[in-house]
Amino acid sequence: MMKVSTKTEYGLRCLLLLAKQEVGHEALSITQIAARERLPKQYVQQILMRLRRAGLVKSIRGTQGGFSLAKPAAEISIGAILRDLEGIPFQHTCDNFNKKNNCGHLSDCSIRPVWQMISQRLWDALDQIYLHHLIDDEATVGRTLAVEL
Amino acid sequence: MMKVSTKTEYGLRCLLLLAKQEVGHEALSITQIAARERLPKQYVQQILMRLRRAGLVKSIRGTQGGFSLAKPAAEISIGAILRDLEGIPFQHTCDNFNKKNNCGHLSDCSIRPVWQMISQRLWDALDQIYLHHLIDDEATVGRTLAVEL
DNA sequence: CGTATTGTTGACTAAAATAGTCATCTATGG
DNA sequence: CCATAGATGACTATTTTAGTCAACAATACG
Repeated sequence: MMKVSTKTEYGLRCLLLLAKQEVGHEALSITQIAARERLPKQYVQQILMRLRRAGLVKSIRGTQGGFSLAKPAAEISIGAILRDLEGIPFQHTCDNFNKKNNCGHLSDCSIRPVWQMISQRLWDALDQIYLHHLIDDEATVGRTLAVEL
Repeated sequence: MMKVSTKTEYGLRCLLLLAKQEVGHEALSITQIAARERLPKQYVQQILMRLRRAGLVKSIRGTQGGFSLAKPAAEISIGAILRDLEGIPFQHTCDNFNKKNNCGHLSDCSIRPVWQMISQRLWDALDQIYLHHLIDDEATVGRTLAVEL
């Protein structure tokens, strides 16, 4: 449970790299991004495609093409990124068990509120952190998040 | 990410069943527990063994044997249960990437505080919910958790 | 024009984690 | 002593994750 996949970790790192690019700078190519973050190029490609469909990055084709953020870093929340790359957690727990017909607590399950509660708390927090909060050194970001939330 | 495994879901349900047993009642056998919760018997066994080693339930062997809570339901936190059945989330994210040597942000990673923050929030919440909070109908438990946290 | 460069698509494979089973053993009450 | 129930460890099947491959499409530049 609650293990972050490489897809999310890599995706977040790529987005952060793009966020650190100066405004007006050319887009970064997949090759550049993968090299700078030391990640498998084709996997990065897959992830960026996904982020593009989610409207988080935009791309330009052809020579001199590449990727850049679709919106200012101050408008891209970590919650939005995680919702795209990880999907919604806890949400499906009861549904899955229902489908398999192996839950005897369909109508009244006192465990369900636990998942709902922690899910809500988690997203409340993640939706308040934006990419631009992370454009700083680790210690500073740590302090920012502690204050922010 | 953050998908609850059947191990956790089942384990929690078994514990809740045991918590609902009247004090002084005999222990419930694996067969009884599995039947009541409509779960695979041998899987339930595996889970209960794990919970026993973690000191959350105790067992009696032989005829008339079975399982019961090792402590009062008011002293068993959901956090403790999840730590046993799911392990600690987020914790290993960076470690894993370090081992594979594919993270270029070992010494200074501004993403790390995000995982640390949500991990802490999650456990803070889970450690405040106890098994006895869940011995009620869904609506009531929902209200209890909203007040409690 | 045409070709090198870069993104786009969808299917594919390998490895790891999850979900669950099996066989064999030990203890206890009747 | 035997039926009942827990104890142990290895095993298998399924699903998810992680990552690759091949063929295509657009664009800049000479």
